[in-house]
Amino acid sequence: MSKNFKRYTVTSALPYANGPLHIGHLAGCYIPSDIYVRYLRSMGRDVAYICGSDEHGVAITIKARKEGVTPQEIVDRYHEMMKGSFKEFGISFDHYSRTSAPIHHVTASGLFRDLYDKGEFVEQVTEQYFDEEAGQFLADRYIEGTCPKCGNERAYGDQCEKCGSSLSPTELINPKSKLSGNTPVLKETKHWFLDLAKYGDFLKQWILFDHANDWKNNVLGQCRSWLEAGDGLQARSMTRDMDWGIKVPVEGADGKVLYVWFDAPIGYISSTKEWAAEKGIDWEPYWKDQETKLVHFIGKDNIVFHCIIFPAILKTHGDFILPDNVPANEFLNLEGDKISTSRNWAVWLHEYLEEFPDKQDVLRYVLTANAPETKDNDFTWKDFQTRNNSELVAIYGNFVNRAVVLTHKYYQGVIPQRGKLTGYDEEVIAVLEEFPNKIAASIERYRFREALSFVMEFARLGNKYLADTEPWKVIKTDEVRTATILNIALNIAANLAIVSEPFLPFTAAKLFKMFGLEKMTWNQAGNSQLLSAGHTLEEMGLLFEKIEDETVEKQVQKLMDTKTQNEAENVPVTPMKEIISYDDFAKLDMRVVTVLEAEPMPKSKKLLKLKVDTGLGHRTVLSGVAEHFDPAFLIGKQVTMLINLAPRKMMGIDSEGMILMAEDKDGKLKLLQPHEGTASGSTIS
RNA sequence: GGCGAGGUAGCUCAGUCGGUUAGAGCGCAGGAUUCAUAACCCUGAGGUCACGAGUUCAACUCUCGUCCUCGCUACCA
Repeated sequence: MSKNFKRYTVTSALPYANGPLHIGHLAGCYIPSDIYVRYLRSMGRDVAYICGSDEHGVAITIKARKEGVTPQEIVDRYHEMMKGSFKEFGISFDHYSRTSAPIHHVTASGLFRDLYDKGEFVEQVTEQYFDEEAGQFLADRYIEGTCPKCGNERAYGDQCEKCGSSLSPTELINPKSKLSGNTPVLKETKHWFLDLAKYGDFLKQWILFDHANDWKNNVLGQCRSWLEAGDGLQARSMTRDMDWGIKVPVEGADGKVLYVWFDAPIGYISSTKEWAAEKGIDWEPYWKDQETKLVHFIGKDNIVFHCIIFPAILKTHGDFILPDNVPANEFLNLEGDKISTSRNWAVWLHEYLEEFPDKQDVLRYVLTANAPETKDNDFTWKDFQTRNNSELVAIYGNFVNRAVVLTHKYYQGVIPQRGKLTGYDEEVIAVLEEFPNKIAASIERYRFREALSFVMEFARLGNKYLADTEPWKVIKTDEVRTATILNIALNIAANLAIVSEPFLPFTAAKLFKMFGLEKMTWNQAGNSQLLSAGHTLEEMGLLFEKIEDETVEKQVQKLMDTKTQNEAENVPVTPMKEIISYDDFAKLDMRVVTVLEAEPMPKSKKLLKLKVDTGLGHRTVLSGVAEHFDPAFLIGKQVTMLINLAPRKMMGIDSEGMILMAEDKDGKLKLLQPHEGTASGSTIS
């Protein structure tokens, strides 16, 4: 079933260049891909491990404006920073490029042009907001206005961050351009859409049928939800009105750039080209030869782009191979909460490197052992400490240390000669010979946490061997036997170095150095006579050291401080709205009303259906408070209501007014009630 | 509500095609040991496999329903 491939192209999602990297990035796709690639290289396979910074898109231009610098300055800053962090953590890309590179612009626009010439795009004219003063169309994020749903005055064109609803710019009340502050006007603009529905049948066959057994469940599930959605795949615009990005290479497309999700995956190809050119080899086999295995490592948020859109583009072009697998991980949480760049809820790689110098392998270990392979997982500092202390230190480090210390004690650090083997030795060696295959099989199936647990099991075997053979006792009576025991123990350690190299490259390098071995390859693993007797072990300190309570408590405290700070900063008491006249105020008819009935709205998570007595009669009001109040609690309560708001239909029912609520900083709603019983219909002024 | 992913030991998680007594690590208890970073090694306790039906000689596994968690999505007048 598993085909023999001539070469491998392995990609990791291009990180977006608008902030530093955190542990979620590493756990999501960089560590898994690095393990996979290091293993392949160790097997002697031909691999191109490709990545780069994703530098286009609106978010970057907004950040640039906020800081008063150019987008290029932003991406330059984070590109260097991310590249540096990857290097320090031993993420061994063959090439790390960036989407602002000229070769990428050429490649991406060439691909667009190719699809254009084939007539794959559907041209469509739509109305979009345009800022006349700035002379440009406004991306959704560049339009601010009042949210039609919650009244928040700072809602964006695509989303209101206050109530979380997703919007389209034309829904905003009183829209303002973020560029000039002016009211934008609607203007027609042309865009090029990729009609994904056209590829539906092919994608279904390829993903849901051909790969039903080798792709991960979570990936297949996501794809299924797109492919089998009731209304099928929707056409997606592959262009945007913006000036930051790759110019649309078509006449009449001035001021338009490629959609960031069109250009980003193509970055893998451009990066490969750049790499091949530097090496003086041909890039094409890595993307066009059927005997190349293409694997995309990503996080679950990227599934649709890598499994649906990008393959559709590649397939249409015709020359390219499609991914053999897209092993997407789920998300990593931090101490129970979602990792968030904007809320500073993260463990930043550049900070970790400073605070835990020379402990890259510890983080690599923890993030692999607890990787979100099948579901979201939680990173906690407590777990970090436990895994370091009772696994890396107590099992792995301790075993190596025992073997080395004994060798120094009895043989002045010289690897002793192996003598006659006992039956037990042979049993242990037989197990040793099995391990590399076991670990390899798990890696090939993208089950890295399982693979890593086999590595630890192997280290345990070493500890058990020493415990069972007791060289510290045997030395008193049988020096030859002791030599054999230590020779085998050291060979176990050398094998351990090989099989742990993909996971713990820094540790493996230290071991190779101690043993005076060139970097060993996977094919040599499973051999119990890797080491030549007579070689003197080089000095090597402890591989891992204990992490004290105090250290992790400090990290937890740091997060707690962030939380407190976030809360303090998030209390931005909503700024005062513009001054209005008494007449404006007098238009509002607010009353005290009594809730007569309350029941949950079927098929809705947030809405309650209320019947209230307004004094002028009974009204039905839908209120978005189902998550805050129990219906029974509301019945009989007197509350405040705006009764002359135009009715609005929601879920098929007219809501005739609006119940007023106070909302505190954590978003909790409170009723506004008269302090004593008041007649229904009493006015408020 | 729709779609997707999950719910297995105190904790973090495996469990492949339905097949004996449901596994691992950590934690806990006991034992053994002193080469080793109070580390290793051995033994043990612990489970209504979320719940309820169904299919089957046989269900953690397949089907249906219910509940809960997470993600995307819709509804806060």
